[in-house]
Amino acid sequence: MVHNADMAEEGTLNRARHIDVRETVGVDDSTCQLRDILDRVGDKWSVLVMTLLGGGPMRYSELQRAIEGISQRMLTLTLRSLERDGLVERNVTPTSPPRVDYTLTQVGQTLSTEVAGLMTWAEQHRDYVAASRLRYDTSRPA
Amino acid sequence: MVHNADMAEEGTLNRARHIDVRETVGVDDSTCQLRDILDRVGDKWSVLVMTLLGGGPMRYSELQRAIEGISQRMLTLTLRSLERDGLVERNVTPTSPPRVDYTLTQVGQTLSTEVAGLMTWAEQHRDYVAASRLRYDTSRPA
DNA sequence: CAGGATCCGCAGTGATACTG
DNA sequence: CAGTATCACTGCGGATCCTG
Repeated sequence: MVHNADMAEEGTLNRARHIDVRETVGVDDSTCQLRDILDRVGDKWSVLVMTLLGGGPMRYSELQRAIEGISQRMLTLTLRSLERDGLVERNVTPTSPPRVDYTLTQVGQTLSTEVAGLMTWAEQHRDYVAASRLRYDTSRPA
Repeated sequence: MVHNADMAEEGTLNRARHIDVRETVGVDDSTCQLRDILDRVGDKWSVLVMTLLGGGPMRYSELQRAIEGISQRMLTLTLRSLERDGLVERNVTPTSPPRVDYTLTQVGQTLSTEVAGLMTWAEQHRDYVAASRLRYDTSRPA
């Protein structure tokens, strides 16, 4: 499997992943689009960033402090990726030192809303899932 | 960082991940539960399996043929993980050779419904996202 | 302040072979 | 048929150092 040999970059976060998407079909074609946004939503920081930006624009350093645990690398990568998808907007105020604000776009807000539904689901079923796991784990040898 | 040294297994798919969840807070506490289900939904096959099972019970081999591209390993791992979370149910008919059917549980169906919302979102905004990416990619050197 | 560049470990995934 | 066991890869994400 070749995996597209001419991509020198690494850690690109959704930029050139799933080149072999056609392999994963087998149900219907809309599955591919789903994968795209599931990857978006499933990565470690995107949802967190979007949720924070839902409360209004924030600066790079504000986000970094607010999240507390994210590396500069991942914050940058996440923001770039979100910007690329048109979910957040990047605004530079060319002062010195420069000031950069990030905002949720309209479309970004709609996705954020959708994710909120998942959050609600998680709250409503957390006990059930926890109980299920406990039962499953305890009823096995090792 | 210790990473819980006493777990010998590998490829456990959500069994012992995120031991250090407390580090990732910084927003609110409900973020952790969200991560849990985002991981569930974000992995490569779970949603696909659940969607298929939404159409009724299926046998192991049926799933394998339907998905076409999944390895036995990942199908088993995915099913086990879903079963552990109480999202699918496993029913064995002890004939010879054995017959195993998988079904979505009630709770599994509710999650499936929730994910369908994301699918709708994806369809509605696929063009927008595609256009955004194109614009972003073409307006950069390399 | 807001990043870019590099190095690297490890989890998630695939391929293959074997079994009750 | 419905898995289990092993081996190998790769790319996400963290840590660290450097810059306009």
